[in-house]
Amino acid sequence: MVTMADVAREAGVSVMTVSNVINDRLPVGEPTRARVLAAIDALGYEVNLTARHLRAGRTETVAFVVPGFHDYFGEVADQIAPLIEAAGRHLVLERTNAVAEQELAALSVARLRLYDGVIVSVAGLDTESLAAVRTAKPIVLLGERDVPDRFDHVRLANEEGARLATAHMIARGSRRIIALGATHEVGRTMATDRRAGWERAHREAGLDVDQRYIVPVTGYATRHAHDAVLDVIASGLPFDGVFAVSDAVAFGAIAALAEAGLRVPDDVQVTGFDNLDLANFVPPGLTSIDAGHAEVAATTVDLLHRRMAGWTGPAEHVVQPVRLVVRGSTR
Amino acid sequence: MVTMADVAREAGVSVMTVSNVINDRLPVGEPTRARVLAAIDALGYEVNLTARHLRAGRTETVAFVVPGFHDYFGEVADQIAPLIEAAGRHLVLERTNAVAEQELAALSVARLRLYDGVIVSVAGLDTESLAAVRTAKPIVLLGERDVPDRFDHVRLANEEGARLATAHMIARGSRRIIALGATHEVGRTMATDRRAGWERAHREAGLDVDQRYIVPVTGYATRHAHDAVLDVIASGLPFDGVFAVSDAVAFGAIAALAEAGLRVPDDVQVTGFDNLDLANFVPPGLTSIDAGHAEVAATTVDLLHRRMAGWTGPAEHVVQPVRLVVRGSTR
DNA sequence: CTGTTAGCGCATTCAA
DNA sequence: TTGAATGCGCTAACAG
Repeated sequence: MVTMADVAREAGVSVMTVSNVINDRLPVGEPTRARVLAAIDALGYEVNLTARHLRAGRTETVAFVVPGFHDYFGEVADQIAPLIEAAGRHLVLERTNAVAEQELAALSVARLRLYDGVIVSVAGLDTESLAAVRTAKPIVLLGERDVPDRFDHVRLANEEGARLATAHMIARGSRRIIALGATHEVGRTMATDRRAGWERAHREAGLDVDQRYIVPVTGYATRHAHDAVLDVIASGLPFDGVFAVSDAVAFGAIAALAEAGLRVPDDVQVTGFDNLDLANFVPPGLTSIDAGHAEVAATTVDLLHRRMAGWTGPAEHVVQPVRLVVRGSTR
Repeated sequence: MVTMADVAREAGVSVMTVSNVINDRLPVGEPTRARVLAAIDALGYEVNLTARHLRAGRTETVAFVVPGFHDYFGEVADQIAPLIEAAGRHLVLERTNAVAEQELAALSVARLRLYDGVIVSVAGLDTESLAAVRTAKPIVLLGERDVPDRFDHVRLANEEGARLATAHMIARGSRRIIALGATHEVGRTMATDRRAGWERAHREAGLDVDQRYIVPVTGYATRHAHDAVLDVIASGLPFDGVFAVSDAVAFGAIAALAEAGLRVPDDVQVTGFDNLDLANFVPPGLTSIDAGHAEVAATTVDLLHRRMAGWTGPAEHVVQPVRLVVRGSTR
């Protein structure tokens, strides 16, 4: 392990001069600089980032803490990465598996200290646990749960999106619309907010809200969505629309409908939420609510950068507007 | 920033005693331990991981360096994460955007030192650049490019997979099969290996290999695959099968075929490669080559763990076997 | 322009 | 069982 001291010895200078050459801090005489660079090259020296971090108190690294690496969060992360890099920092992803303890661990003082800033996509933690997090580290929360006021937070217009999608299917003739992936539970989560929008669309259209049409999906997994729709079909409950709380859930519905011989959108209209890239390509094209990944990423990173720059104003709670993108799965 | 020294002062003991309590290293008397724990609690002390890393020379962290966070790599990462965590370490993801310079930077001595081990999915680096990487850090390469012998490496049976998929479509009656996402280039990459399998299936069936049926796809993106297939249709080149080099590419083909009014599999059979979760759910179900994510992850992590445990034997080059998973997109 | 001193927070080594 | 000294590798502040 070659250190600065080795380089200094090789170049016949002091350690500080090596440091100054590497960091362009204080001016260094040209011949000295050349000797140092030659020594660095000869020894293959590279800085020890851990030591630099300890000394500097900064890591020039931002963490994005996600429930899982794939699907939605992977797409968002790919949007966030270039924005972080544009500011000269690194982005790393950590995974919590949507487990509250792991999310809490990621927000521990110890782990936070490894980063200059953290973006957390909260999936498992409730407001009280979050409120107990004590740190001055710049943090921005991203996600659909309620969070304590003092955190910067970016969420989507969940209820409005669900209302848009559902109203669109009602306008196009659907009358019995399943809320796939929604929940009977109370509280404020992605699933409750989107159920509320589904309900509101019904009320605004003067239609009854039938609780039997709320069909939960374990873990919002495509496979479970698929199975749930087949179960509904088998149960005989009549339906002519599916409002899926996410595109991944919608894909499961589309597959199940195809297997059951039901045509989309002629027999059953389907809408999703997230507007994943694949929504364009899964036949007949998935009508979806566009959450504007790029805008969400930009808003989130802006808030974080502001905090990292020392901004101490009150926390912001941004609700990202959404829009309906109509494709072949609705009429 | 509360440090061990603060805790020591509060508890009226030395810094070393605090360290011993925290790390369970040397035995500490029960009353002393209680005082220390009380002080830790009172002050809200948490260890400074950066300092620990510098002192210990280990970080208990493994990095998985990927071209991008979404799709295939996100799915693989989700498989790798629990295996790393089972060994008591953290996994973090870093992204290179498939750019050679960024991959090289990720393999620099400086960045490597932040981790106890690194898994790299090489996309942009050629063999020579990799050969120049000088480090004793445990590294396992994951991916379809050729790599220098001295690196542990896990790759898929690309040619065999492509041969299986193509031969399957030939056996089911296809005679003009597009190699979508393949390349005319030479060298050894994912695209050339899979093209070779496509060619071999033709030769083994006594069919001509027509170079016009090699259709590259920019960045293996679904959108570009979609556009490329529409271009082929517009060109009038007749075809009755599509061997897509990845599932993402295959999804683009399926969408394009649907738009053009061609039926899958009746008019055109389609196969993919990767067997993504969604291959089950994109109607009519995508026949694909199963790369065994879980097995690939297990193999890769095994190699890495062995290196991290100090194994210094010769590098292993594992070719992960593949199998054909038949679904509705082929007859 | 270059070198010396000091210390970031922790844990290994040795002494008490 | 506990404490003191020491240094991991680097850089801020100051001295020369």
